[in-house]
Amino acid sequence: MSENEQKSKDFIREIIDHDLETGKHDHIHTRFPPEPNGYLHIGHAKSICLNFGIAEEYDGLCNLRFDDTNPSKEEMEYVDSIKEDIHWLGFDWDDRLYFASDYFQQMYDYALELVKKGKAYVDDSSAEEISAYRGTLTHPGKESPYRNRSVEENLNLIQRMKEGEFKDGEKVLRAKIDMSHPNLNMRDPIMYRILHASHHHTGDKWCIYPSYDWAHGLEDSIEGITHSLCTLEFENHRPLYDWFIDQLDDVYHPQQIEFARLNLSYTIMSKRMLKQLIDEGYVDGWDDPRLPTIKGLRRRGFSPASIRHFCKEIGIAKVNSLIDYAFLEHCVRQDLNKTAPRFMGVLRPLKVVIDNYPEDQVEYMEAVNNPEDESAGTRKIPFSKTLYIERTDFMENPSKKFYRLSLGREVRLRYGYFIRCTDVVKDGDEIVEIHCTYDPETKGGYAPDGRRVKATMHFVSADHAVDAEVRLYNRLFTVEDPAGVKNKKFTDFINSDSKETISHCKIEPNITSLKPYDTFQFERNGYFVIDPDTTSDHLMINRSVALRGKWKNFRHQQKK
RNA sequence: AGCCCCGUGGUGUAGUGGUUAACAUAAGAGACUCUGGAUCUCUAGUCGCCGGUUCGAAUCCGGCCGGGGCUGCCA
Repeated sequence: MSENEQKSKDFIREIIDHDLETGKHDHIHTRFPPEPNGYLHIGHAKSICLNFGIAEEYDGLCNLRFDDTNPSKEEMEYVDSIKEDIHWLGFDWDDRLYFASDYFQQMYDYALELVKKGKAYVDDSSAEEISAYRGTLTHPGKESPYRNRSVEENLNLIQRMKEGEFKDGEKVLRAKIDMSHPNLNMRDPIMYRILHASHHHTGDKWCIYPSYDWAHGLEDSIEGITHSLCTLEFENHRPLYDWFIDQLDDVYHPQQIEFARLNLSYTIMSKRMLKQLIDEGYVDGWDDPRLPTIKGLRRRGFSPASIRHFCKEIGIAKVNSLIDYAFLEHCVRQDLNKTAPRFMGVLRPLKVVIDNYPEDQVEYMEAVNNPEDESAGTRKIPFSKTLYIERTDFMENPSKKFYRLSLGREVRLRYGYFIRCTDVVKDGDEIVEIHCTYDPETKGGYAPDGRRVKATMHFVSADHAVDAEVRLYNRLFTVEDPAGVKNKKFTDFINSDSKETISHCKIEPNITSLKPYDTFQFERNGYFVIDPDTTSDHLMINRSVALRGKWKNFRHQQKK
């Protein structure tokens, strides 16, 4: 990867530079703190690239910390999946794998400290009562009748909460701050709730669990995080983050900095909506290639390098933005163009008979594997009397801008011969096959007399072709921001053409050397990847992204 | 309505008081080409509005307008 050293820094890196210059810090330590309640998606990738990326750039460290404070939603399965996805993206946390739940005792001790200082109290109010007392955006809240219990009583109660004397929801521990604070988060926020649930990491050791606001700053503090990076919706929580840490004696105070989360056009990022798409059968699972999940992107054939590059290029800011899906595609093409080996694959085969080519002859033509990378070498491609070309490469009545094959016209078969179409065989309106003649002098695709042809087309020898099922994927939604349309459900905008499956595609035999998740280019068609469901007798291929093409754009415009 | 955050080409990002406001992408045109790919060249397009400070404002100040977030015992 060629890094542009001159690239200007985002506001977070500027803060870090400043903190280093002023001596506030002499090292940098970040963290990626996922909650293990779902699969990672490209929005998380942005955060991962930011946190692990900063650690790399500043010669610092980045922890992986599971923020597992809610046993009712979290599972071990997600822990493993998240670790796998981070590794796949190309990042590593070495021995710094942490769980918030490992700090539960320490957090509890800190909570006792607040109770003793009169800064926290046990509230017997119901959830409904607490909500009613909170007030509204414009009106101050009311103090709970339990707010002024003595320190001794609070101490006694919180200990009994911990011992399991009370049922779920019977009591909570609250910070005593200000019920009329204009920031709702400061109106005596809940620190602990009672949850008699088994935790995937701590088992049944605890029946009270800390809330995010109470826990997160302490987690950062305990790990010595210098810069705690999170998304914009936590901005209003920062005063609380700071308040909790400031109440405690001699506790290290990390700095929380918020940035805008990633929004990508024509898709959705919310865990809830992602789950709904799967549960209701709109897609085939968490790794469906149409999904923006890391597992989906991987199965789509998007490389880790291209995703990292994407995350770097979109930048970090505080404005809510919507990134063009086309930009992601650009990043994928840019990487794959340099790295993907080329193959010939005919998606919609049209049979071609070369009338003047010897009946049983087979020639092996040399083809370059990657014109962008000489070290990729060459391979041999069979050429014979009966071939397949792309149906879209032949037009009986060519339009003025179409310069591929038609009756009487000569084109080049890539790495093969020049051929000229002499006849079209039809069954009703359907073209069954076409007949051509070849020029033996043009072997390899070169004309000794220097004559030019307008088009070069891919082909596959019929007898040597491997059959494959190819899935062509398109955007999942028909509108840029499906989740943001008023009075409509996001599912109203599902693109019914998001997946097109084509059977009996004809592929050059060399394709069998590839394994699942290997990416490659079908020349003139796009970038593809071997699907993991491929078996020895059933090759399945997914299209990652089509090649850019003026012809496709032209046709598209004509349709409109 | 209260508090907080944010407004730079279509999209995204830079620009931090001083040339013709930059880069990427998308769009259009052309060159080249054994991928209608890649590469190269060119074109069009931007500082939300109004005032103020200043010799000079995208940048500093005020007001307005617009967008987003916040009323879970979720994170």
